[in-house]
Formats: sequence, structure tokens, C-alpha cells
Amino acid sequence: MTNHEIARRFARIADVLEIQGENPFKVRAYRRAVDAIDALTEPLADIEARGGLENIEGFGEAIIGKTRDFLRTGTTKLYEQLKDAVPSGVIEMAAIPGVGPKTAKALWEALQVTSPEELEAAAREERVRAVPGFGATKEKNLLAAIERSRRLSERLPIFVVLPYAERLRRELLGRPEVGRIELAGSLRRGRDTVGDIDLVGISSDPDATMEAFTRLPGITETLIQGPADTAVLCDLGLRVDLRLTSPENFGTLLHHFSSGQAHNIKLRDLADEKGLKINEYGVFRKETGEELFRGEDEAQVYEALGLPFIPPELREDRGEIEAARRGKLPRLITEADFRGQLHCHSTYSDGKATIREMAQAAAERGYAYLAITDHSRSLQVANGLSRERLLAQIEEIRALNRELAGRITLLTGQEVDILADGSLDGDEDVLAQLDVVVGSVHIRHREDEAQMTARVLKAVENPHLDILGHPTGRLLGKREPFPIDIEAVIAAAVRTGTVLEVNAAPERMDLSDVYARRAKDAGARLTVNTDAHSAAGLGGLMWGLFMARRAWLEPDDVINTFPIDRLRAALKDAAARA
DNA sequence: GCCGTTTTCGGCCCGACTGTTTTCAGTCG
Repeated sequence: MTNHEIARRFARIADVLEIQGENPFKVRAYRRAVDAIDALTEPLADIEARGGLENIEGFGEAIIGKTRDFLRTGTTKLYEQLKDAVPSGVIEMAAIPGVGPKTAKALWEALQVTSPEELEAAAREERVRAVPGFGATKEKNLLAAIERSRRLSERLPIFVVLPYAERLRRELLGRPEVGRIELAGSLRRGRDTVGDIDLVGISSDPDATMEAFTRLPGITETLIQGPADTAVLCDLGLRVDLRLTSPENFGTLLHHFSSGQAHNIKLRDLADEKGLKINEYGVFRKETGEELFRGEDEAQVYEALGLPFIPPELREDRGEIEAARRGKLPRLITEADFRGQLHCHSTYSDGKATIREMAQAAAERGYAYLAITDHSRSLQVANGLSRERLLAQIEEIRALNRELAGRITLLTGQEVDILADGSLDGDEDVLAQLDVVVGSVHIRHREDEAQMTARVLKAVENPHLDILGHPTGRLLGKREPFPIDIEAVIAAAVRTGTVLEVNAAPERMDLSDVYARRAKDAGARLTVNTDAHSAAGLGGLMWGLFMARRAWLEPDDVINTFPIDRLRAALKDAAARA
């Protein structure tokens, strides 16, 4: 069984147990197991084969046993007992925002409704209000919740949501009583997709700010409204939460709503050990209730616990608190660390700027080098370069380098298609001349995992390939990653010295955070590039930086932070070792 | 069900908002 299949079965167990009213901590244990599996890149079968299940956090005796059952037999006793104990439709009912497990169970038992559709019909027929604990208002709200759930979006790519959230932020900042508004939640943590928008702020008149918030352009509905917490629906189909407080309490509020839930839970556990209590209004001594600090600086939360500051991107409970305690937090890469980029396009293929314009833009950004990597000959839709045009481009770049000497160094290169058989779309003698060869899959994504893995592995083994570009081919919101054994690709990259790209194009963000972290842990080197098709495009590193920082990458892990001599050595190294 | 520099048993983050069973349970983040 795949990790995904096992995770879905544990999730099913959690859903059923929750509706049955089981111990909520047991339910949480199964949900934690689901999250832990989702964060893995290695198949559970492989982990089991090397005896590693015990090391997965949240995996205890019972869950390890059930995981082994799933791997060996495809099921386990508890799953067989539970899978039909609660109708799927009742689980769907419970999953509707605002409904929940207790409500779903009560209405299932009282009215025998077993799906959102049946529940909707019962509410329309005013049968819900007769159930003990329910009334006409709840019945009306239930109908609204069901209708709303059909309009709700799934998670959306961050590049869609971030500009929208910034617009809401600016509108709120325009009000006189508002002192500060910041983006929090998964937007601030830089997740590739976002399920809601979290805003936190300071207001001297929260009621007025909240009222105005519910009337902002694009806000379609108010879900809850209070002076500290108001939630609305926006026309992206996402929930937007605004939390307000005073300047004294803003630091802890910002911290709380910028961190993943699991991070907060673990942090509060740690506080408990130290005789402290954390909530979104402060850090307090448990005994005396004394408040340890006030103010707008969220770093004080960590100081109070004797920890170094943990950047938002790391706050996912993926080992950051343990690393902080040991003083082993990474020095996360920043935009200022970059000395150049190794993957961009010019008017030679499908870019909008000439090589000279790209060079000037890169120099203005303070870069020491820029590799021009236009598309290869077979990618005709992108005006891929023939052998002759590529040779001409190399000449042009050499001439430009003489002219630009002292300002910036252009590197010759190409983004070469990885063809269906895994060979590179170029002539060996030309590839050997280039400073940087990026290899990418652009055609035939739909091969099966074995074919795609063999194809990419062959390219990685190719001595001319320096960088594997956008390794999984995903397009956020449009196309899933193609099926590939990423573990095998990473291992081959480590062995051959091939550099793995974190492509920063907003719709790609590829490698993802999880895979990039895995690559780093396995000893691979990485590069972060905008894949710019215009001069302005070179400014779009932030999307890749979100992934890189969430992957714990440090400047030393990313070769385009190196000075040019070290960079050249790293690339030569790749060719020599392969 | 998980977990342990007080513990192998007895805890498990914490608070806002809502509707109603009027003192709190349910839901959410």
C-alpha cells in the first residue's frame, strides 16, 4: 500500500472514532499519524524494511502495528470493524464547516439522515428544529452551512491568495483607528497552497474595524463577528479571519496565528514544563499569573522559553523546536544571499527581454552572474534553439562578457529537454561547451512512475547535466506532479553531484518544501531560480524562497549563493564525478 | 493512542464565538 492509502485509512479511523464519541486524544493520535505520513517522502514500506517505523514521531505501538498490518495485508482489524460503522455521508456531514462530529451524529441518530443532501432536505422540511438541542436558528444556519460548503474553494495556490490578502491588508490599514495589520497563518509560513486567510492587527476601536472588515469589497458573507475575532467569506471562496488586539498583546497574537497548530501545542507543552502558560495574549507564570512581557515583538515568546527565534516558515512541528533547544536551528537562506541565477530565458527562445536586458537587470539586482538557459531545439512551441542558433548565442554572450566585464558575468547555458528516452535534447560537443546545463521534462508527463523515474535517472546520470529543473513538473492548481520515485532521483543526484532545482515560478514552486528538505537531508545540493522570462521576472525569487526556507535550506545548500569561482567548481564537479 | 530530565499512569494548548439544553457544549483555528 502507498503512504497515501495508509494515511487515508488512518484518517477514516479517526473520523469514525470521533463521530462515535471516542476519547478525543485517541482521535488526535490518529490524525497526528496522518500528518506524519503526509510529511514523509520515503515509502512506509521502505521505512519498515529498515526498521524505522519507531522513529516516526507520533507512531507508537498501536499505530506501528496497524501500519505493519496495512503494509502486509492491506487492512487491519480495527479498520475492518470501523469502516462501515458510520456511513460515508455522515462523515461528509461532519466535515461541513460549522457542523462537526457531534452535530452529525445527533442528527443521524434522531432523523436517520445519512448524507448532506438528506440533511438539507430535513432542514428544509423543518424537522431539525424538533431535535433536542436544536432550534429554528440552528436549522437555518445548518442550511446556510450546507449551501456555503458547495461554494467553498479547496486550498488555492499561494500566488493567487497572497496578492488578494495584501489588498485586504491595505484596505484595513487605510482606517484611522487601525495601527497595524499583518498576514499570518499559512500565508506567512509560505505554504504552497492556502486554505484560508489569517490577518492579525491592532485597532483602537475593534468594533468599528470589524464592522468595516465585513463590508470590504470582495467579502460576500459574515461567518462570525466579535471584537477579537471576526470571520468572513471572500469571493475567492476562502474564509478570512481577522483578529484584533492592543499593542501590548500584539506580539503573542501574531505569534499564535502565524504558527502551525502542532507547533503551538508543542510550545505550550514546553511552557508547561517550565511553569509557564502561553496563550495568544501573553506568556504567564502559572503560579502567580505574572505576565513576562508586553509588546509587539513575537520573538519574546521564544525568549521567555529560553529558545532562539524560530522563523514562521519552520513552525510546522517538523523538528524545529527540538533543533532550537539544541541550538541547531538552520540559518535560513534569504534573498540577500543570492549572487546570481542559473535558469532564465531570453528572446532567443520564449523570453521577452534580450540577453543584454537580462544582464542589466541582473546587475541592477546586485548579481555577480547570470546563466542564460534558453529552450532546446525540440521544444518548438517555445522557439527552442537549433544548434546553429545556440552556437550564435554562445558567441553573443562571450562578446557581451567582454563589454560587461567588471559589472556582471554571463554564463552560457541551456534548458535542455529531457527526451522520452532520457537523453538530452542537444549535441554532446555543444553541451560540453556550456557553463550550465539545466535538464527539464516538458513533454510526455503522463508516463507511469517506472518509465518517468528511469527517464529522469538517465538524465541525472548524464555527465553534461548540471541541474535538474523543476523536478516534479507540478503546476499548482492545474497539474499534479508527475509520478516519479523522488527518493531514487535524490539518491542519484547525490551520487552524481547533480544539483536539484527549486524552481521559483509561482505556479511551480518545484521542488516542494518536503522534497527539498529530503534532498538536503540526503546530502544533495540545490539551486533556487526564477526561471524568468522577462527582466522583471528575475525579481520573483520569493516563491522559491518560501519552499527553500520551509525546507530548512541554508546558503551553503544553494549553489547560486556561491561566489563565481566556487560556483564554477561546483558545476565542473558535477561533470567530473558523473 | 502517545508519552516521560518529576511520571510506565494520568495527563494531553487555549481561547473566541454561537445558540440555547440558560451555564455550557460544540466548533473552529
